Amino acid sequence: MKYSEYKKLLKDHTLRITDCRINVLEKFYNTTHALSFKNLEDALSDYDRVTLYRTLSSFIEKGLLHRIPSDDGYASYGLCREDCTEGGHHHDHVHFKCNVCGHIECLPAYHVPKVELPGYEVNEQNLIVSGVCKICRKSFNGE
Amino acid sequence: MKYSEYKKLLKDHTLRITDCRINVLEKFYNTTHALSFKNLEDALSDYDRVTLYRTLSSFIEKGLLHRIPSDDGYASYGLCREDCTEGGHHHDHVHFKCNVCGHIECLPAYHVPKVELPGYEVNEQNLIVSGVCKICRKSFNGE
DNA sequence: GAATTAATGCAACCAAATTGCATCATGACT
DNA sequence: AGTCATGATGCAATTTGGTTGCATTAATTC
Ligand SMILES: [Mn+2]
Ligand SMILES: [Mn+2]
Ligand SMILES: [Zn+2]
Ligand SMILES: [Zn+2]
Repeated sequence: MKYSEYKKLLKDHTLRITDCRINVLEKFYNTTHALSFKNLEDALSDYDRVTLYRTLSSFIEKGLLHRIPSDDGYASYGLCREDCTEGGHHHDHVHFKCNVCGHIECLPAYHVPKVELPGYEVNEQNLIVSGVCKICRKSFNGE
Repeated sequence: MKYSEYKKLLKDHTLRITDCRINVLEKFYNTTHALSFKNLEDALSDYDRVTLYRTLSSFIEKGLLHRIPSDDGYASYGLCREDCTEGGHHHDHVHFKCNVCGHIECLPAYHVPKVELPGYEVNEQNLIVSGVCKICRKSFNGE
């Protein structure tokens, strides 16, 4: 993806164009899995931790990223490829956590099946599946 | 539930019978929803934070409680009513988080639907549904 | 009841995340 | 381009949630 495209992406989400934000965006677009804060910090160590935290917050607020909670307490962040805006996020895809490589993936092709809970009002559903991812499985079997 | 029953419960899970543990158990059995650490700390302020943390850990390890991750990063803890032991937990029920009262409930009557992910090896599934719980809905409509 | 072993409380510690504030950069408007 | 208002950044300080070490106390076993 080209620099100007990242710029447009930021502009479209009413975010000022800065070095840090471009780099964070780039990192997300060049990674197939979701990123934890630690991942980001390691990859972009020339920016202050605080700045990275604030970048994540603003991206989430503006609908560029979504937070993916994990059972171990450490959240990851994934790109919103859907129509998320400042108004709110609209995700219903499955998240997968690999117990081998530790990566968390968004699976936009798989939607969370709607459960009916009589008496309750259901607003959102969040499904995290864990196991072994495609890549780790391959390197385990065939090599 | 009677004191002697809590004692038996602890004994059956190879845990020493102590004041703190009885009180924690009692608290869980007298609450319909899951409890966060904060909840516990507030309810049982005469015990040290460290002791409460360790009580939770040992209860989880011995299959008395299970940890329920939440999207906000703060876990809750729910009673294991199933056959969980030191060997491991076996849960496949849905968890519900009410956005009004903030409570998290275990819904043992509702099982997490199995999703098929070709190429992946699925070990565990974790579904958190959020919305408005039965109680909050009632007090909103009827009241 | 004495010995053994585990649980508790307190203080110290630690990592993750947040806040305040001065400085610097961006974008809007001449 | 130059000015200005506003937002972003970096650093230090602080807060928060949780853990560790260790001496004391309590529960089990015999
Ligand atoms: Mn996702
Ligand atoms: Mn549960
Ligand atoms: Zn993997
Ligand atoms: Zn409620």
